Amino acid sequence: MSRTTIADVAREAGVTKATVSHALSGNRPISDETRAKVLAAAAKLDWVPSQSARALATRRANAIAVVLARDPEVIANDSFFPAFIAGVESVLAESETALLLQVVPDRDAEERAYRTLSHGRADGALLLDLRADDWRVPLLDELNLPTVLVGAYEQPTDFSCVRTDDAAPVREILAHLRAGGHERIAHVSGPLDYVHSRARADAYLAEIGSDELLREGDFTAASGRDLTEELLALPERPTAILYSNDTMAIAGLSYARSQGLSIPRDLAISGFDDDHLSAHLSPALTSVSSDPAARGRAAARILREVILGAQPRTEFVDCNVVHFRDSTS
Amino acid sequence: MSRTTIADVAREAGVTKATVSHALSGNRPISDETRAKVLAAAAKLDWVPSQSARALATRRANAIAVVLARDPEVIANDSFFPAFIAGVESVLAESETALLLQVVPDRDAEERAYRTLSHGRADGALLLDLRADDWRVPLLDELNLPTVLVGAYEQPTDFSCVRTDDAAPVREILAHLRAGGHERIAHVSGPLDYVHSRARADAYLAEIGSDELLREGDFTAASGRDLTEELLALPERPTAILYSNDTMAIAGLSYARSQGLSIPRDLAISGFDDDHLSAHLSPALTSVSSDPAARGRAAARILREVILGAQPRTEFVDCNVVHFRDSTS
DNA sequence: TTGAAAGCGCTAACAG
DNA sequence: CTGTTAGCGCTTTCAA
Repeated sequence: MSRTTIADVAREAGVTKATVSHALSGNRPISDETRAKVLAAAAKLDWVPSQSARALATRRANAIAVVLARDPEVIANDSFFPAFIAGVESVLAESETALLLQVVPDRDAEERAYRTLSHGRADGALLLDLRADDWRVPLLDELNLPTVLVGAYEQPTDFSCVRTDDAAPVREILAHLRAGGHERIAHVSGPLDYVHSRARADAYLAEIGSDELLREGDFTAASGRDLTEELLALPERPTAILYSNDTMAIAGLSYARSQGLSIPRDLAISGFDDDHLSAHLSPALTSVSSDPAARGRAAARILREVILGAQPRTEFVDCNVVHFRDSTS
Repeated sequence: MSRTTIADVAREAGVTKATVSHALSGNRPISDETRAKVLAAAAKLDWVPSQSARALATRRANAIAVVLARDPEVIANDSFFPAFIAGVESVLAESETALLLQVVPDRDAEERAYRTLSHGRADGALLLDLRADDWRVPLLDELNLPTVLVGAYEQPTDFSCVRTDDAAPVREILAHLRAGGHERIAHVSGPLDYVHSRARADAYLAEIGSDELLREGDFTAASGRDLTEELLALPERPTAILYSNDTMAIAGLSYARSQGLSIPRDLAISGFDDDHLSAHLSPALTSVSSDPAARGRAAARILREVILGAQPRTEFVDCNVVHFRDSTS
């Protein structure tokens, strides 16, 4: 809010605005003496360059955006997001880049958000919660906004991606369960239009060969409970359930127990995402940790490169680790 | 990134830039006919005003900032933050205001962040994780950046606040425990320079009258475990422990159990913040929910008013609700 | 009700 | 190595 501008600093230092600008940016050779004068003047006047003026002149906002079209309740209960953001920030901090966060209620608002964002608010975007044939991909292409897709996006695309392999941990858990003698293994997935839910469900289907025991949930505790109820009511009920996140798994575990089942004796349960509390449940919950911070760092790094003109590239972050705990022992 | 500017729209509509500007802002009377022409031209050219140009001209960034100086691990395990942000966003969305999030590693970086922010990046800030005599308060005052303090800040201040009463739920839990026959009740607090940790600890001290069983933790699972170990090793060990967050409570619960104690028979445990999984533990964890989304909404609303020139004001959000569950039954 | 013109504070050619 | 001069794309007086 202070009214000191680059002109004041220039006057104080006895040089021109251009010199002040370059003394700070290093965009052209400056004598040590002049630079010292400029820095002294800037310090004396407590001057910080105006970001909005700079943004207008350079056509660069020095900010990147994440737009979330999720229900606030889902955001609040999601263990992926905060860690991911923390990872993103750790990279952005190095380059004075800010993170613009926007939570929107519906698709219209989301589209508007991207349009505004691309006009002087942000230099790039990170796309989360990808869906098959995601409509945002062509939109961002049209807007010409550098973008990194985070997730298991499989359509051919010219965008950069940070990919993970969600199928491997599913196979690993299934193998473990089968080795333990389980034959009827169910899967409670997330919404199947999300690519990560889909990848997990597909891995399940490929191994099990039937969708008889597949149920599509929505990552909320309520859906975990309801679908567990449905599965346990089957004439021949499953002896193990693999959930696509920990929230649903824990809701399912609670329900099963309320019906007098013992975990894991009567029902083995595994989650996904490894919420930080899951290891402390009893029985401790088998789950898959995925180092969201590492994915955030990778995404931010790639986006920064692309903004600076690099070619899009895909990075594979193999961070999924299955933690076998008592709930499947 | 599109190169269409207000000049293109003006030309297309056969008017001047000023008219286009006013047709959209409504800042001066415009004939319906002209407005229609302008809107049509804007739609046809797919024009969105440049935020950076607008920010420079109006000296308003249309963004507010939240700066977090927390360890990424703590952010990832915190249930307050995402819900708070969701609440903030629900208010910002109405006014095309963006949220700028910055995670910084240390105090220097934090101070720099606020200085830059106040120069054309943000119109205001929300202050979280307040400490007694918080150094950021005078800084933001000096920077003249509208600010809302979120928490139980008790120093006299001219800033706006969103306050809660953290003492009441502590008293309520202690009363409940005493009614259940507990006489040696311990408290594992958060860092005592945080005002919310302090408020809880003070309420505990006022009720119990001694700090013999008070231990200062840091909200991490590790500190919950270690301090529980310390308390349980006392010659006359406590029969109940009140933790200042759920993460520490659950780590403590795990440890106590590993020592052969039964919860709540041998040791009653209560947490704070009501993580979404806490109700699903067994035993379910007694905790205090505090509706972070409501506090986010209140903070964003007040900040918006103050940015628009309103006088600072303090709002009391009484949202703390104790959920008594099996861990203290 | 509209037009013309002067900035907002910075960067980036272009000269020197 | 440094100064001059135009803008960046908007908003907002001041006139008409």
